Amino acid sequence: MKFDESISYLLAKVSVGHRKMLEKTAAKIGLHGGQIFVLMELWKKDGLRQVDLAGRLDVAAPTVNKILGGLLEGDFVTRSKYEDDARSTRIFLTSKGIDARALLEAEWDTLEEYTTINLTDTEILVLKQLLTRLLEQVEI
Amino acid sequence: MKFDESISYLLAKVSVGHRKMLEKTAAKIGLHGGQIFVLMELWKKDGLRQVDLAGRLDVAAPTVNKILGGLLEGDFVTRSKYEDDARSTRIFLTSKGIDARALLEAEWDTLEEYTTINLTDTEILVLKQLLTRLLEQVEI
DNA sequence: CTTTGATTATTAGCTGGCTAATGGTAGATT
DNA sequence: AATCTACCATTAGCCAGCTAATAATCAAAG
Repeated sequence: MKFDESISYLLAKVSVGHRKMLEKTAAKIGLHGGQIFVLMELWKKDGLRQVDLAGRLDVAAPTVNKILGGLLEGDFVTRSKYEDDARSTRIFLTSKGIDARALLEAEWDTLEEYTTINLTDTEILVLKQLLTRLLEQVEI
Repeated sequence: MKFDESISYLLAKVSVGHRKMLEKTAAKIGLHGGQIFVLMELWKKDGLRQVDLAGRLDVAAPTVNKILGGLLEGDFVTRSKYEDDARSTRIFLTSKGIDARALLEAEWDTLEEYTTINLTDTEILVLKQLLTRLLEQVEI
């Protein structure tokens, strides 16, 4: 059996390589890889609780908690008490956190172009559809 | 701009979800995720040096060093001095490390089937080709 | 030969994923 | 009202990736 011809193997290898590129992209605007995805959720909907972020990102609560520590320290977000439930905290973007979006958009385009430079427009479309289908499966 | 329609975004999300499945697969045979890929290289060619493993896996030397610590402790590999160069060590599979291959092959099939359950045979082929092309790009 | 530079393994410490365990709060049941 | 259960944030500690820095060794240049 050849492991390296399986989707699982290829996916794992591509992941590691692509993550390195993503980290470099994030570093250009003073962020780390994981912080990007938390900010993306806040750009969609500001003021989420940590448990909401964990749910939307499909990661564990301590992971969100740790990433938020960096974002707080970097002054990208603030943490407020949630009025209706003393257990929760709400996370809000600072102006720096809001401004980061435009910066990331530019860098993200560059990352995307580099990633897909070997693919035709049709292939990119097909790949997006296939990855979307994979995502549905692995998120269960 | 919508981040979540980009290849980079989809790839990152699929990676996290798939990695969780991969970790569970590894755990079934007493291994961790990263250890699997080191063993795969040794199954191809036993007795490699750490720097060779790092090169083939395309990861940093300290990563290999740390993973080998676990494999040594789990008695999957042994470490020997390299005769021709006192700086290097050679890594050899134990019988347990050799036997792990058959165990992983069975579990890997299950992982692969679960991962691709929503895809047709043709789609699997296309995805493999596209991932291979992506791999060539992200490994540069 | 000696010295300089490159290579190998290793350690320390960072991010980001995880599980397990705690403390505090909310809600439901009694 | 009291208790019990569920939920939220947090901490500690694990694995796997990374960079930077060190010690040891090899190789090559002088």
